[in-house]
Amino acid sequence: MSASGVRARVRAEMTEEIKAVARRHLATDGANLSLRAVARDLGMASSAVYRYFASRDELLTALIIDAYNSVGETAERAATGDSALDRFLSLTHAVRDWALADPHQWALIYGSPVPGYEAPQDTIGPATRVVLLIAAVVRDAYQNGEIEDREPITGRYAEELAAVGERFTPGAPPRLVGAAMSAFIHLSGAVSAELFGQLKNSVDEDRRGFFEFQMRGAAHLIGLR
Amino acid sequence: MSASGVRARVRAEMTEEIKAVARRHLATDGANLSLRAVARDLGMASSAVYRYFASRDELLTALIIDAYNSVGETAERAATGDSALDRFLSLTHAVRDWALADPHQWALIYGSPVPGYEAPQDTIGPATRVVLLIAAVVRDAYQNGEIEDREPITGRYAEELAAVGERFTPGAPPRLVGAAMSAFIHLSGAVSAELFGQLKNSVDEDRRGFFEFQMRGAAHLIGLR
DNA sequence: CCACAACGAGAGCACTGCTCTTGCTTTTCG
DNA sequence: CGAAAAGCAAGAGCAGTGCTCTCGTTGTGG
Repeated sequence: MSASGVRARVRAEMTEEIKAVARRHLATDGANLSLRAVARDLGMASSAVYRYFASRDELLTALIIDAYNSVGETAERAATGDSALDRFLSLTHAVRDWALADPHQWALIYGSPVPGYEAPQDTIGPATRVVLLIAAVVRDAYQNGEIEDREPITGRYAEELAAVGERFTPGAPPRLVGAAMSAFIHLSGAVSAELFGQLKNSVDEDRRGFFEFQMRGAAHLIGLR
Repeated sequence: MSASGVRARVRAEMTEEIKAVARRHLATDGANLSLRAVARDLGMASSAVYRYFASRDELLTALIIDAYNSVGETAERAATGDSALDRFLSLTHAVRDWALADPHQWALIYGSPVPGYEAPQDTIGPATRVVLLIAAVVRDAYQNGEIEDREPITGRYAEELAAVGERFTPGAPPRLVGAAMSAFIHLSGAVSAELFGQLKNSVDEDRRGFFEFQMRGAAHLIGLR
């Protein structure tokens, strides 16, 4: 009957419920969560789950997309402050806090890919939200004269960065696009290093301070002041 | 009979053989390699493998230690050059090349930890080889006057870094210890980003050039010139 | 030489992802 | 309105997994 469709709505709710339970399992079991266990938690047969997700990988893909969007929105909400530097630091701290609150979700999106899993096209859009946000902050700062002059970059990758900048952040010179990407990479590297235990026995007390030290370094490379 | 022990030698050989086959499986299946499949490849019952490794995790741990040592030795061999900057760039490129040659091995040590797997103590030593190498390069450069003066860092993490430096790289000020760690984190982040697909559709042609751009930035933050 | 420890193989348990078949319910359409 | 079609849940089943236990065999140190 209705254009919306009762069944369609029930299906959407069920899909969300499965994802919610799966996310709960993710927090304890990591990426090797069991589809059967999720089904058990929902009181349904494991085969029934396959009506909603064609495979375990597809379920993971859905969780990945949600996680990308979640961290992206968190970062966007946090990107406030008087200066571009403040906005940059604030958003990077928000990303770190998000990751600390749910390490497995971070590992799912920025950790090693699940073996035999190839990220489908649906994920690349949400995956770029954080880096695009950084690029936007940098471009705005550039247009407001908040960025120090530097000598432009050269090389083939400079052309690639110019093309990328043209597409996603028009108005920013290639050096800034590169610096923004580099800052994002440093950000993800810093969070991963902390979460995956690389800092153990080195920085155990003031990890937040050390993280900020690194992000200030990244900001300095961009030329933010 | 012999003090060395025939059986002990055979056991050591068998252990190496299992690791070799497991490494081969790692290259195709990633971290979820099957112990049974490894046993099949060796023509032995899966239960027999348990005479050599108490669990799959223990096998993975052995592979992890070997991988850490492998990338560490590769970096050490490559840390040559007239200037400290050359040595730094050379060793970071060596790490990247090592990772590109065997992405799964990189993922095993620097990717998300295998769920439910806690890194045993045996791994922390080998795990620090690369960062210690960077720290050594930086300290030598410092003592040779190859590093620009900067204002020292402050905060609680500065004390932690001072303690770490005292233990592992005596003679280097905390700021340099922090910068070295930061550079290592940027290094691992850059390699992971490239390997885990974060650069897709952005930098596809000259990834080596982009990597070097980033490492030059990291070197700049250290103060290398 | 012989008791003992190390070893390999096989069966078995509980679990996994996934498929297929069997019924039931809801929707759709002639 | 009623029949055909489509969506759905459940169960059995397959091939695979990590791991344990038992049972012969074989090499080794006292």
